[in-house]
Amino acid sequence: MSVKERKERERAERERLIVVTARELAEQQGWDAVTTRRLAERIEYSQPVLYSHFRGKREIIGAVALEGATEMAAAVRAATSGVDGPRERVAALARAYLDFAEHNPAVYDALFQLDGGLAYAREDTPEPLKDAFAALLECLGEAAGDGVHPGLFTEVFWAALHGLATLTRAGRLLPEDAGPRVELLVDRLAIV
Amino acid sequence: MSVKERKERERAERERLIVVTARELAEQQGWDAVTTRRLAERIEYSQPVLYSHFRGKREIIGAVALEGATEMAAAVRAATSGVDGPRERVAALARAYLDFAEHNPAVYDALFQLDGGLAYAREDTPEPLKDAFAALLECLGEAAGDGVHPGLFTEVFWAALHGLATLTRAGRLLPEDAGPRVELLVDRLAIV
DNA sequence: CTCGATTGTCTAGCGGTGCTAGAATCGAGT
DNA sequence: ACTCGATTCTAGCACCGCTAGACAATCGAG
Repeated sequence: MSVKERKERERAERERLIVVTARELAEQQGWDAVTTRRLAERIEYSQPVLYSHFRGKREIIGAVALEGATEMAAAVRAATSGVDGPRERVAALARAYLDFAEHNPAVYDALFQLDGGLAYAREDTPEPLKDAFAALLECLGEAAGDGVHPGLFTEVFWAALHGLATLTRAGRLLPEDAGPRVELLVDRLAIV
Repeated sequence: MSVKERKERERAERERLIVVTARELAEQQGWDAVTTRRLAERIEYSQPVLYSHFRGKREIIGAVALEGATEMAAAVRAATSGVDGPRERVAALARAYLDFAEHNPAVYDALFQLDGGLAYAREDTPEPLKDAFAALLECLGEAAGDGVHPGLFTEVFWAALHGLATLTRAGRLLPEDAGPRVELLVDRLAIV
């Protein structure tokens, strides 16, 4: 049996290698540069090997997205856990979210811009995605204000952060005023 | 001279045809389906003709974006002009913006998601883009509140709308609660 | 009215893409 | 040592954005 186990282990390792390499390449040169040929060359296998792990490029993006969701959830929780006062917690969350988007643009795109073939906002949504939203909800729920559904408030706050993140990165907003924008957003949206 | 003029006119007409056809095709089947071959076939010319009008696909996207910016500015102004009360004006603007994004997804992508080779938020930004932002500013400026720069407020409000529009269309937010989300956003962000 | 130059458009093709059929190779179990 | 199934590769498909060079149509000068 141990032969079979070894093979399975090696196979899992190679799958990790694919995802890690795809992410690396995407962060270095953008998702457009992540072609099946380049990716295959980097992992030192031929193209068809990729298709024995994933249905296609889309699923590879999806795998990077799931990895990113877990990290983002952790980053948000880490940034908010030790902060005193709900207002400052919300501000810390906002900064952590935008930091994540800025420093992991490819992962952020995989999560929220590209089609990774994942189900969102549904019953069968993968656990990491649900948990990422839960991480936002944990902190933002307490700033929703009376009579406002925490989930709804979280969605709106999240959308605002997403808008700031994407418009800034796409050159539609200048990065200079990023700080004041976040302050304004937190001051107005969060009820503390 | 009239021969030359006729030629110039015909050339301009063909350029319009390219832009209109590209937009049509993008709205029908998405930007991925707008290939130079398909576009050329639809306008009943060969591929290279496209390159005598535009440097490449990117510039065609840019042309659609400029057209969209003008329309969006008009839509926003039309939706807000006859509305009484600043709060309701802002709400009308928000609804008009999201309506535009929903009903012209390809144009919206050309404007704010794709690379059309246009300069944003700069001195040499094309006039239609400046004017679209100006249309938002005209209405949102009066809801910025004391001591808050109208431009900054407009950017934040715009980013929030952009987040709602894109996350909804990408399936990350369910469209059911779109109404309450907008209400919440307006109530919290706008000071009236 | 003819003829060279200019302009405009086309055909054909380059190197790239995601993806796959079928050949070739490897290795585990007899 | 050999067989046979699993694994991996080579080679290829149809498509992409884009362009060089051939060809046809038009214009202006003689």
